[in-house]
Amino acid sequence: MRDPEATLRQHDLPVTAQRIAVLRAVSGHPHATADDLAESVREDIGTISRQSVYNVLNVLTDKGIIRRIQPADSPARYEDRIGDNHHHLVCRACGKTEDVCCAVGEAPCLKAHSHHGFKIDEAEVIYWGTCPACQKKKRS
Amino acid sequence: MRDPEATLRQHDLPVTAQRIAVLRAVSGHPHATADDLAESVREDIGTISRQSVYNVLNVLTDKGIIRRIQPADSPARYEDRIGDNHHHLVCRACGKTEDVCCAVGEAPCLKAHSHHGFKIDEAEVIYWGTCPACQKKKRS
DNA sequence: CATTCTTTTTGACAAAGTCCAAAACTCGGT
DNA sequence: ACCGAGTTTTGGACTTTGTCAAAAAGAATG
Repeated sequence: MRDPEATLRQHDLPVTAQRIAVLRAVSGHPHATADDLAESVREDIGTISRQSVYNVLNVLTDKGIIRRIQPADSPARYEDRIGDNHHHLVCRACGKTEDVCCAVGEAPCLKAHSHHGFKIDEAEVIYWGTCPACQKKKRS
Repeated sequence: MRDPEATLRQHDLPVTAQRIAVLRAVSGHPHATADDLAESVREDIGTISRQSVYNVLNVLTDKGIIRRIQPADSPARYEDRIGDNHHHLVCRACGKTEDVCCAVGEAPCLKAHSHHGFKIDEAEVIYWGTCPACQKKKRS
């Protein structure tokens, strides 16, 4: 995120210290949970309420400024990288999340299944596995 | 599910009325939530505790007899159909879930991304959209 | 049938998030 | 620079989904 303040103004959002700090936190800690982000923000500007973190994250998500990902058995995580159609690789053991470029180009299967009458707007892919650290732990 | 009782025995699970009823409920109500299933089971055998529903669902999931799917913003849902590599189509508005055959054959991208050092064991795909009923509701 | 081991039940608890009303702040006009 | 209107932020209570633990009840083996 180049300039959090400018980003907020571009979207007609009042600029507050909390919003700037949350944006910076999301930018600096990809795939962090709301709690992690609250912690970062507190280190940054001293204090913020839990509710405000949720408010800000919800507004930013609604406006499409950040993306929320919600793997099973994990609290929601947030990221900065949007619009590049990448997917995620999640460790079953520790929740570590990594980005994976979409190998197949632009949202491959979006149109293939337009039966059922659903209007599909996103194809979400999550690769489940075990991260290197947890593989090591399990062996020992 | 042909014969719930036989299925339980095959997996060395003691046969109880609750387990049989939960299996039947999952079979008869694909993509139902734990609460929905508890309700079905109660209509079937009269009464069951909330905890037992969770116990049974967890055991059955661990044994691979049923599958748990956990879309964002929705409680876990359970289904009977396993081992045929199908994916899901979820309505953002009402949570309605449908099966979608995997168009691309056997777990297409599983090997493509074996970098990162992760040991990947599953590629989960969820198509997000709006079901016909909710499209109609939104328009009116 | 009786014993043993597993399940079921009951009730408390935990995590993640939302709802609500009051206080504080931002923005735009003057 | 200030004021007023409308948003945000805060703090606290609450909801939902699910788990933990101990006691009571049930299934399976000999």
